[in-house]
Amino acid sequence: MTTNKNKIILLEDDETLGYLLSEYLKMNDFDIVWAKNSVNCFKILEENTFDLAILDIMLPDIDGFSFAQKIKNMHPNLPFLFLTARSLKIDVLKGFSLGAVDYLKKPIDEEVLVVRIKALLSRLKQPAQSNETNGSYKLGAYIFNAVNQELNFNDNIISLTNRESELLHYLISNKNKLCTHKEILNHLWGKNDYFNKKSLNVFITRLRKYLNKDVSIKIENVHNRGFILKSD
Amino acid sequence: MTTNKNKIILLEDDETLGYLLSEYLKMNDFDIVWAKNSVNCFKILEENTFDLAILDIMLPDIDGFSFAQKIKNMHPNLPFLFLTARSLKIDVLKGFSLGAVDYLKKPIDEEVLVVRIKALLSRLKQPAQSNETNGSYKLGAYIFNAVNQELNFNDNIISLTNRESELLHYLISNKNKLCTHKEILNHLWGKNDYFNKKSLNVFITRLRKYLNKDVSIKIENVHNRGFILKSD
DNA sequence: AAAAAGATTAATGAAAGATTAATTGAATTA
DNA sequence: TAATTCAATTAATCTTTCATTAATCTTTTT
Repeated sequence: MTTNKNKIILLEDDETLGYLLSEYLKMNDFDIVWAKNSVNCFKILEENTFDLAILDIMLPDIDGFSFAQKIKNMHPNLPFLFLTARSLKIDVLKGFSLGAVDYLKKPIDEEVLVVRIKALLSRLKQPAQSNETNGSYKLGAYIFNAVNQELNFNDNIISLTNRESELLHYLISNKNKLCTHKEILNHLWGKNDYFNKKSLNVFITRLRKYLNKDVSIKIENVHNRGFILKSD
Repeated sequence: MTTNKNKIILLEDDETLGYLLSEYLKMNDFDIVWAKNSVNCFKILEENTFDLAILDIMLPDIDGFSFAQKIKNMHPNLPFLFLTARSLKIDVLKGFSLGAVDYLKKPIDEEVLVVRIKALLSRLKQPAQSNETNGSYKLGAYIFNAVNQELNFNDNIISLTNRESELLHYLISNKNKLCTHKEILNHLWGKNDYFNKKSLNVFITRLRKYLNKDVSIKIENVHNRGFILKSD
C-alpha cells in the first residue's frame, strides 16, 4: 500500500463512457482500474483489492446481477454501486437487496458521481478510525471532543466543565476569527451584561491555562471587541 | 424497554405523506417517530437516540440544509437521508457534502425506500459490534452478558437486576461516549423527571460497585450532562 | 497619569451527585 | 390470605462541583 488514494474498479464496456469516467475520477484523486468486460474484471479482482466497485449492469456478455452475486461471494466486504440505463423498479430493488451501496441511472453526472463516491467512502472508512474524528476538533497538539467535553493532549485527558466546553467549542468553530463579547455572551449566556462579561474573563483564563502546553495556540484579546482563538 | 427494532425519526410536514410513510415503515418493522416540524424534531432528538433520520428538506419553517448541519453537530454519528421534491444538482451535491447517506426524490416509492433503508442500516450496523458477540461484551477484565444479565469476573458471576443490566447495556454500547441524562432516562424509563434521575443515580452507584475490581473501568459523571463509561 | 478594560487568583454557596438506608409494591410461597 | 422475598423507588444525608462573585493586579487607551 504505497498510495493512500482510494482504489476503485470500474466495469464499463462502453469505450467512450468508460474513458470519460475513469479520466474524470482520476482527476478527482481516485486510483481507477477500468475493466472493459466481466472476464477481465474478474481476473483483476482475483489479484487485487479495491475500496469500491462501480458496475455497469447492462453489459452484453453477462447478466449484471449474477455477476454482482459472484463478486459478493469473492469479496464479501467490497462495496459496489450500480450504473444502469435501466430504471425498472424491480432492478433497483434487486440491486439493493444484493447489497449495493448505491444505484445511479444513466446518463451519469460525473460531479454527482464523485460526490456520492466520496460520501460513500468516507462513511465506509469510519469504523477504522472509530468516532474520534467525528464531533471532535484538532487544535494544535490538542484534540477537543465537544461531546464528551474533553481536551486530549498526548492522551492526557482534561475534563472540561459545561461553560469551559461551550466556550471552547464556540471559539474553535470560529478559529482565527474575532468573536465579539456580545456574540459570545449571547451565545453562551443568552444575555450580555457586566457580570457575565466578568465571568467570561474567568473562563478565558481557564482555557488559556489548559491550552498553554502548545505555544502555537493563543487566545488573544482585542481590546473592547472580543477574543480570537489563534492556531495553525 | 429495549427493542431490537431500528429506530428512525421522520421529519415530514405533509400530513398525508408523513402518515403513509410512517405507517408503511412501521409495517416493515421499524420503530418510527414522526416529527411534523423541525422544532419538534429537534426536541425529540435532544432526548432520544436513533439509528437513522429521514428528513424532508423542503419544510416551510426552516432551511433543510442548515437544519441538517445542526443535527450533525448534535449527533455526529446519526446517519440521515434526504427526501426532496427539488432535484437541482446543487442541492444533491450540498446534501452529500453534508454527509447525507442518501438522497431520494419525491414521489417516493415506499418499497424502494424500505429496501434502501434496510441496505443502509445493515451496512451501518456492522462496525457497531466491535467487541460484542452474541449479546456479550468484553469490558476490561469483565464480561457482560446482556441476555443473561450477568457480569463475569474471573468466572465469578454477578447476576444483575433488570435495571442494572439495561443501564450497563446502554452505557457499554456507548462506551467512551457521553450518555446524557435525558437519553438514558428516555431509553430506560421512557420519561425524564426528577425522581427517575434520582433512581438513575442509585443504579450508577451499584454499577460502580460491581465494576470496582478493575480500576481501569470508570463511570465518570459530566456535571449537568450525564455519564461516560470509560474503558480500554 | 487617570480611567477603563482585562487578567488572574481566590472565596462562596447553591445545585448536583454519591451513598446508604428506608419504603413500597408486586410476585412468590406457605 | 398472610408471610416472605426481591427489586425499584424514594428518602435522608453527606460530599463535590462549578458558575459566579469578589478582590487585586496588569495592561491598554486617551
